[in-house]
Amino acid sequence: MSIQNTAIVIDDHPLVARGVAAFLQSHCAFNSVFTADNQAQLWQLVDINHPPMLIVLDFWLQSGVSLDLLSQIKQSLPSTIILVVSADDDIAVQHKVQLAGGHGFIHKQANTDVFIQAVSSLMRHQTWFKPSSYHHQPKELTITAIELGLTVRQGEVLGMIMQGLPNKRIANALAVSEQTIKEHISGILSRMGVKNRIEVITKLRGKRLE
Amino acid sequence: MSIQNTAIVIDDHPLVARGVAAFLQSHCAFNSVFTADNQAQLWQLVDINHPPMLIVLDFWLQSGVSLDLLSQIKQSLPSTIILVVSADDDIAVQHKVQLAGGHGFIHKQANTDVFIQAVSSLMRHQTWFKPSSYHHQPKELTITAIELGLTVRQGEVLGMIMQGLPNKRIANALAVSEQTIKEHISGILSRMGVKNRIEVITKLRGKRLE
DNA sequence: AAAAGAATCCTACTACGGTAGGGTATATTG
DNA sequence: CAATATACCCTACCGTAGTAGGATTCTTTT
Repeated sequence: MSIQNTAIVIDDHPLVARGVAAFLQSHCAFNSVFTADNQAQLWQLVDINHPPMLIVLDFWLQSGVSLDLLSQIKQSLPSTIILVVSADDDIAVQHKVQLAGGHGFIHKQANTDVFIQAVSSLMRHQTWFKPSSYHHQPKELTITAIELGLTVRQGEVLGMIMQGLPNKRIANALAVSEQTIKEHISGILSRMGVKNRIEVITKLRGKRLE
Repeated sequence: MSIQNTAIVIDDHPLVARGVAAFLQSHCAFNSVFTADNQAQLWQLVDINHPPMLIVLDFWLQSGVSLDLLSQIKQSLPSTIILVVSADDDIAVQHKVQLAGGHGFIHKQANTDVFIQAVSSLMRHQTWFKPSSYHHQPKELTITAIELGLTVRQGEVLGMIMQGLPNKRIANALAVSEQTIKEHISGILSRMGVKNRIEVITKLRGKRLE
């Protein structure tokens, strides 16, 4: 028994939460929208008010807690619609959300009108899982060469670049000429939109390949 | 000649930008707040409207573009107040912002009332730089230039190397000749026992410099 | 069968990174 | 005072990285 036109936004960035809440009220015809920074606040809100129609859940990866929370919400508030918002636009994340029982998934990079569309779809009890319509700049900890639009060979070379190996050693390891490596690298650079291997390394800092 | 009560929010997440904008209007007494996803949109806005009273700038690190943009804004719109918002709670970032001429710095994790305080301080032409009141986990993943046996200047250069900047830009940023940078780098390399900057970057992978 | 893509090779060229070997100025320290 | 360290400047040199414009083979797609 959820109350129409009530929503809760949960995000560990209070400012963002408040912002999204304001947006929901002004553009998506929600009467009352509450915000929560963490799980405790969420359950508190649910206790004192009634179960909301919609929960907008920020998928924050660092603790990996989001999927657990999602399951808990599914169990405690079976009639509440759950929209997951993520800064990561990895398809894998979206898939996990879908498996865990989320009703919709949207990127933070998405346009506001996409957001409005998603919410209105959800309100009609439809789901919202789009195949990553936005510029594909995956930010998860692991990344595959294919996701970057690279060939298999380029992927191998990229791995060695990220290990800091110079062309000569890469060529040696793959038993081809140094020039061939250079050409693979040229392909990688133009595909990734950078100028040199150093930009590749810094761009992929903190990520692991394949 | 900035117009009172006008602000621009620039953030590469449109939803967040709109959210913050809505928040500024409802809680900080701004009449009109515009949003921009990128630099081009910002300059476009500035062209067709008048210079804003306040710019809220998201500090997105990946391209290291923010500090450049900050400088450009300082130059083009000297009377506009600049508040930088960052997801990183690194003191070094805050310091850089201060050096680059920002008027205030605040974490995305900060509470909304802190945000309101910051904005109202800035509107009174005071600055807002707090010593990271938030959970400051001093990781062992951070490393200082002194620990590496480097001089202060070498430390600065190392920081820029780790950001992936080429010598020319480092020289420009520090206002010295490119050759001087090369010599600092030679010092860094021999001290760290590596052959080139790429080995430096991969050797310090996962660590952060202070 | 023809076209397209991927991997391999080549030469030649440019630009950047780094070393070597000079020099000057300043501040700190023995 | 002399010595040391740091930061800054210069020219010259060399090696690596990356681009450009060729070419060959093989596989996959049309």
